[in-house]
Parts: sequence; C-alpha cells; structure tokens
Amino acid sequence: MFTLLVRRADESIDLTVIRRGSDGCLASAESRTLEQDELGEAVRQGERDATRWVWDDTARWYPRLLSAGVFVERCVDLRLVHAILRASAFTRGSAIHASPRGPYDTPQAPAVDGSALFVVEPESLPDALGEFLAQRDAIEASPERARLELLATAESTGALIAAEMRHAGIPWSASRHDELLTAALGPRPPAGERPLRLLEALAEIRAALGSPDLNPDSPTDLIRALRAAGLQVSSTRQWELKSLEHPVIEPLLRYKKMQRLLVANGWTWLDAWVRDGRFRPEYVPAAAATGRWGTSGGGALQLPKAVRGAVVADPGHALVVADASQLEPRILTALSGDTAMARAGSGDLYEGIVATGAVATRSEAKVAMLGAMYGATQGDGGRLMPRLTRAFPRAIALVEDAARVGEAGGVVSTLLGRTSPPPGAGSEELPPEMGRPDVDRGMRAWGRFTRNFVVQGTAAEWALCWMGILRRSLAERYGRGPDAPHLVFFLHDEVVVHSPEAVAAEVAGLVESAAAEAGRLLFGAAPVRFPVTVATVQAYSEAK
DNA sequence: CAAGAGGGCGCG
DNA sequence: AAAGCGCGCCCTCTTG
Repeated sequence: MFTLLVRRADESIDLTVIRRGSDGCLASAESRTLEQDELGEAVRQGERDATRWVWDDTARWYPRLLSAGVFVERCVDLRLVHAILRASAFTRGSAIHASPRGPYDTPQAPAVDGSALFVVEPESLPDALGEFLAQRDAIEASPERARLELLATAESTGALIAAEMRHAGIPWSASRHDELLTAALGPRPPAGERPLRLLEALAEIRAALGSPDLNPDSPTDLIRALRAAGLQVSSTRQWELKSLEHPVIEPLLRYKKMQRLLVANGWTWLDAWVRDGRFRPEYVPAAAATGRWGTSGGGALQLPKAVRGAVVADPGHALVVADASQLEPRILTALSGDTAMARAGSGDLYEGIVATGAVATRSEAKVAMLGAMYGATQGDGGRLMPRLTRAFPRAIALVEDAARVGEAGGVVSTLLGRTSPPPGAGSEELPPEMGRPDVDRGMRAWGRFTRNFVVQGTAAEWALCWMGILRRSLAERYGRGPDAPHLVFFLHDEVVVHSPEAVAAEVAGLVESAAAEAGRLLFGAAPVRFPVTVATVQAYSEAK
C-alpha cells in the first residue's frame, strides 16, 4: 500500500514497504537499500503495483524522476500533510496536533532543475517513518477521518501536479512576446536604455510639470512635483491620478502602464524565464494559509493579460483554457446549504441574485457578494450587505460566524479540515490590552481574514480535487506519453491543458466533467452546480 | 553592500 | 471606481 523513500547522507536510498499488520496497525514490512541510479527503475516497478509513495518533500524527489521519464500516480507529501494535521481542528488529541515546530515545518525545498548534472540531493528530513505513522494515527483517530484523508490525498496529488506542470512548462512564443512588446513600447532598446515610447512619455511628463530631471519611478519625487504643479494628491496611485484634470495625467498614466509592462514582463523577463519555448515557474502548494498555491520566479501568479498572447500552443496542438465560474460564491452556497442561493446559481449566479429582487443590477450583485466574502464595511459593498442578508440568511450567517470567531481570537476550518492559524502565530504578537483602537482594528482585520478563509480555503480544496480528477482522467484516456494532453498552468480557479488538436474537444469535456465530479466529491448531492467556462484556443489571450 | 519597509500594481 | 480577502515582484529609500 505505502512505500517510504528516504535519502541518506551518502545519497543511497532506503525503500521501505509499509503494511497493515494483524493488529490493524501500520508497520514496516520489508526494506532495502538502493543506489541513486536504481531509483527510477524501482519506482517504475512500484507504479505497476499501484504504490503510494511516501516522501518528505515532493519537490525534492519528483523533478529528477520526471526528467528520467518516470511518472508517479500517487504519493504522500509528508511536509505538506504535516502542516495540515498540525494545525487542523480535526486532529485535536493527536500527537501531531499543535506539536512544537520541527523539521517538517520548513518551507518547500527549492526545486532543482531535474536535468542538471551533479546535483547532490540533501538527506531526507529525519525520522520519516515515525512522522508518517504519526500522521496516519492523527488521521485515523479523527472524527473527520474521511475529510482529512481526502485533503491529504488532494494536497499530495497537487504537489505531483505542481512538479509535472513545471516539467512540462507553459508553451511560450518568444517571438510573439517580442512583437507584443515592440507594439506597446517600441523596438527593444540597447541594454540600459529606455524604449522609445517610454522616452516619449517621460519627456511629456517632465515638460508638463516643468521638471526636466524628474524620475517618475520615485513616488516621493513624483508627489512633490505634482504638488508643485498645484495638484493636491496624497499618493501616486492610478485611481487617484485618474480623477485629476492636468496635462501631465495622460502621459503619466501611459508611462506607468508601459513601465510596469517593461519591468515585470519585458525583454529581461523573457530572457530570464523562457527557454526552448517554455516558461517554467515553480509552483508552491499551500503557499497561502488558505491552501492556495503560490509561485516562485517569473511572477506566474500575475501574468498580465497584455502578454497572454505569447502563450501559444505548439503546431498541431491547442490550449484548452477553463475557469470555474463564480467559484467562491458557489462554494459559499454549498458550504452553507443556502437553498435560495443555490436556486439563484442555476445559471449566472449574479443574474440569479438580481432575479430574487435583492439588488437591482448584476454589478451590484457582484459587489455585494464580494463584500460579503471579504467583509466590506464601507462603500457599495458595505451598503448592499443588509439586502443580501435578507435574501440569503444562511450563506451570510456562515461568513458572519467565521468573522466573529476570528475577532474573538478563535480558529476556523475549511470543509476538509484545513484550519486557520491562531492570531499572532505568524509574525508579531498582538498587543496585550483589549479595547485599544489599534487592537480592535487588528482583531476586526483578523475577522475579515477568518471570514474569507473558510470560503477561499474550501475553494482551494475544490480546485485541488478538480485538478486531481482531471489529471487522472487524462492519464486514463491518453496515457502519459510526450504527446498526450497534459496540464500546463493553474491559477486558483483556472486550468490550461496543452492538447493535440484532434482530441482537444474531448479534453474540454473531461475538464467539465471533472469539475462536476469535484463538486460531488466535496458536497455530495447538494444542489450546487460548478459550471466551467471552457475555450479551445491557439493563444491564451483568445480565452475569455 | 544587503536586507527590509513601503508604495505600487499585476493576477485570482 | 475602491472597498473588503489572498498572493509575487518591481522600484525607491532607509537602516544596519
């Protein structure tokens, strides 16, 4: 059932098969030692027996296996599961619950380039067998065992997917990217110089402000120059500048937009991050406390719409781009069992809310829903909340309860048992005396965090299940070959599959049915739909 | 010279 | 339009 892999200091590998004994407890059944170059074949062999591999950190093991052409179907990522179980309200009473920080409470190992020669893999984290058995104890003794099992599996499968997506890479056309940049900024300038369009905007800004040496990248200098020109600004943010009437505003906003594109996703970015037609960001599962993933390198979480035209399928291939429509409100609907909101979500959720008469327009419905999930207190979001509460009392009560728990210093949990950190666990201690305005403000902010945690965190669980199911159905139907359709990008509620054109339509269907199956897996027969918008395109920019 | 804070902005 | 959540990464400016 489980096979533990442990790397020793001399780079040899202990492989330990773990079985359930006659007493029902798990224990190591047999053990052998491998040399580094025997690992691939051993894993290949184990895959034929549906092994679930247990290792300390997927990022330390899987990239090199992938480079050797070895796929892994199932694993347990001890580090990721440890973090869940240690914090989870569902494991109270277990040895792991609230245990002191230890070696498994470390960040994911930085991903090594699997193809690199002479990589010395570090020794595994200590006592992996003991850690694994403690995790099994915590899960099996939990009153919410089924949910924790699902979460642990989904989280570990996510780690496999993260490594596989980095291995595959996002198909990226450097020439198309260069064309986009040239159209927006002017031709690529020599190193250290600004592109033409940026120089033009800069000259206009300096002329309009009568400040020939101004550096608009310095907020301090810019704000001083704007004030000298008679503009009463408190910041240099776009939204504040937009409301002003002055000749400098148009070129300044134009400059800011171009400068952002240049420094964040310009030619330097292209040189640094795109190799052989692929962009390979490092994905970091559970980088956020809510379980959402982060990325490291290249800003893959923030790929601007402006460069998505450079994400182009290989010849004979297509990109199947899918995003879950209105995911977080639908998650809230299912979590709370709010039947009125479920009815409103039979089609477009926001239109459905308008149809109940709670608000007048679709955009009001959207602002009100976001306000409810984020804890808006002012503006349109805050103003519309009471109407939403009247129309959907159960859904709103769920987030209000989560907020009150957070404000009182408590913890909240997602559907599957990921639990919020206690306040102050991260960086600074909260000041001791209650009643101080800054303390109250801090606790209200923490309440907004826990309010959002249950929704965002459960949505992240749904997304993990969606991807895991999709990965399995793709592998079952098309195998793992180099030309089989495969995931290349994931962004909270959106996936991209790179697929041969001939099967792209079929892949789109699998993406949709995986979403429906994820909904059933988490919420059973609850009458909540999880529709996805799927587009089969040549370039990412053509979707949506 | 490096690290960190703060402003700003891209994404969901 | 921000506001109210979650990120990563750029720039400038201050501090050690």
